Amino acid sequence: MKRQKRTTIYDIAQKLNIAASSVSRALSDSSKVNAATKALVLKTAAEMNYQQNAMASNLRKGNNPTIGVVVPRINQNFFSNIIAGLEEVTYEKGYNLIICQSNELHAREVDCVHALINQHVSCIIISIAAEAGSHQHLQQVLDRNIRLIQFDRVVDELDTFKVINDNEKASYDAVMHLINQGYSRIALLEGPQEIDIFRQRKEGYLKALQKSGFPVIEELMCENAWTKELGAQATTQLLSLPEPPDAIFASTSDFSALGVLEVASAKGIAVPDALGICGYSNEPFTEITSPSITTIDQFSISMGKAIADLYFQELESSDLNAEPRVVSIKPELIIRKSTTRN
Amino acid sequence: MKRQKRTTIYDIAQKLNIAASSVSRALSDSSKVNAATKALVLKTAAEMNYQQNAMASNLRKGNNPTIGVVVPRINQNFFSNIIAGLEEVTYEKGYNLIICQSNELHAREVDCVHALINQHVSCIIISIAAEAGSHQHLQQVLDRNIRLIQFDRVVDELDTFKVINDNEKASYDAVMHLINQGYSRIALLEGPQEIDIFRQRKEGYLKALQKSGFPVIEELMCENAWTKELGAQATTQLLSLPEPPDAIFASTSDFSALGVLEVASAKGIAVPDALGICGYSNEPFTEITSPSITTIDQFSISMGKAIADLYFQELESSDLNAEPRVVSIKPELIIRKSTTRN
DNA sequence: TTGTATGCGTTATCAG
DNA sequence: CTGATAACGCATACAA
Repeated sequence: MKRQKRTTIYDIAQKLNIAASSVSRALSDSSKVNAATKALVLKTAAEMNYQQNAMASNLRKGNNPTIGVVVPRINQNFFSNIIAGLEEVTYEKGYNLIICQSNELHAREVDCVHALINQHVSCIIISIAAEAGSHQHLQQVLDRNIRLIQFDRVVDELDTFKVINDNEKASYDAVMHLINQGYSRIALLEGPQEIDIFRQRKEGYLKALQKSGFPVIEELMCENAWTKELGAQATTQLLSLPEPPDAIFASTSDFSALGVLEVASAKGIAVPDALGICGYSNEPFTEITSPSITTIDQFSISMGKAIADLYFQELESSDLNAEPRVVSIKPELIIRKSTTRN
Repeated sequence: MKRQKRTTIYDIAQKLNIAASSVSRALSDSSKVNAATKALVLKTAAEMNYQQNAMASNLRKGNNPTIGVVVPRINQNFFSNIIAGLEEVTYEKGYNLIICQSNELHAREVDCVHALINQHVSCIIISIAAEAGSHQHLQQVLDRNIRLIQFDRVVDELDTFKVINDNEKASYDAVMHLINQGYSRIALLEGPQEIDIFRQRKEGYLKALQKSGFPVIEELMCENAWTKELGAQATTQLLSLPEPPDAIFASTSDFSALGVLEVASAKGIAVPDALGICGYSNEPFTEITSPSITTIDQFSISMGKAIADLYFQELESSDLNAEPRVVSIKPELIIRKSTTRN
């Protein structure tokens, strides 16, 4: 298998007996090039199967139209939708997308960020790992004048663009809805409070209770009920209380809510009449459980697009004084049968 | 906002009053470099916050440790799992992953492939778009000596590495299972027959019928029942036949199977007693419908890993005479309630 | 409009 | 072991 050298602009310059720079100009559609020679170059380039070497071009131009993305897990509905949304707009702009996953590990996140810095990407888009750690690596990104956009799980202190959901509002809306449906002992399944989004969701829950004059009951708030299993476990505990809740808001995820539903079904507890259930994320399956699960849609695909738009807008405005902006996307409560009493 | 020049090996060479080439050697951990100077270089490099410019390095070395991936849709369980699996092993090897989605469009797929060729990636991993078209772009990849690995939906004629599921076997197993459960009029929801995987699944269906001495009934085979909606539509038709089927194998996807289930439920048809249902892909939701849906697991994450392994194995063996290999992964039938009569 | 020369940041080759 | 120099492929400032 012979390693066949790829044709360069020199090859085609030689063949045409013109200078390489002319070929370069013709290829880049420069205005200062004869239409005839341009056509000729384009034609022979096609014949010779020429494909530009992006590494050389980008090196020379000193910029790389590539965006690096770091997410905790690629194969999670929310994140894969974000990536799909990003790709949608970066494709239009002719940008490439380099994807890394941190697997929720800090050390790995740092690695990924360094790799992206090496690649001289124009922008890094990141949702930080659950595992805590320093933010040096992110500061390094900023120090090198690489755009940094945080989304969903963000480090507040860092002065960067941020695209987030209004978790507090969404959470507030969900609990108010439960209250309006006549539920009065509403339990909360919370996520790790080191992560801002989970703190915000709890805040929304507390505010809704307060607003409605309901007491905050410690024993109705369960920490770290993140997964389906943990959700189920927490539910078992909650339902065995002397005064069990009549609704459970699984603020962590729909998977957690699913755990709730399964335990309730197993115990023969009627949902939504005896127990209301609300999840978070609008995973596809929430629509098809029985009963279907009320949840919160985060518009993940649009969010991905919004993130990319933010980058390109700022790039094109070239307003160097632009303040780092925070875009808040309002999630929407999707009311389904698991909370609809009639 | 001042554009702060990034430190290069020259900067650190100057500071240390040594040659840039020595810095390069020290950084790349070359054997022919004094331990003392190496340590010194490493130290100052860290101090000066040096990060290598991968574009320059790769250009010079003439290779780019990056793998390009083209999938129809990033945010589809199967594909995002594949990508996660790929990332798992490419990360270990220090490779980057550039992701593109064709959106099932041929023209866009061609675009993506060209972009990847420009990037001088070492390998392109692709699952082709549903929309038919020429395979010139793939041939171009091969012409440039870039490794090409096809997976799942592959172009048979092209002499490349392939990682596929044994769709025929899986399909055969599923139908045999239905027959063993006592179903005797088994309908098939098929996908576009231009795509090999759907042809193979149909083949498995036909073989199972033949093997068991059942007749092939044309009116029980529905074309293009790909989505949930189309699956539902096909089911409505099937169930209104004079002699309706007593089982439906949605070979296209679990979404299609879900459509079947919804129609059956709406019509009050008992699943699995009056109607057996089997899907394809083992989407997460199949576990939680009622009844849960029998389906086929494709081990997508392991498949992603297998694909990457294939590349690196071939790379490391550097056996230039290696025949393009085909790796077939055996999917597994997951038997659930929708086909379990007792 | 076209050609010449130079540099982007590295690494590899050659002397020393 | 180290330093000077060329080259990777392209784009641009400048000269013609």
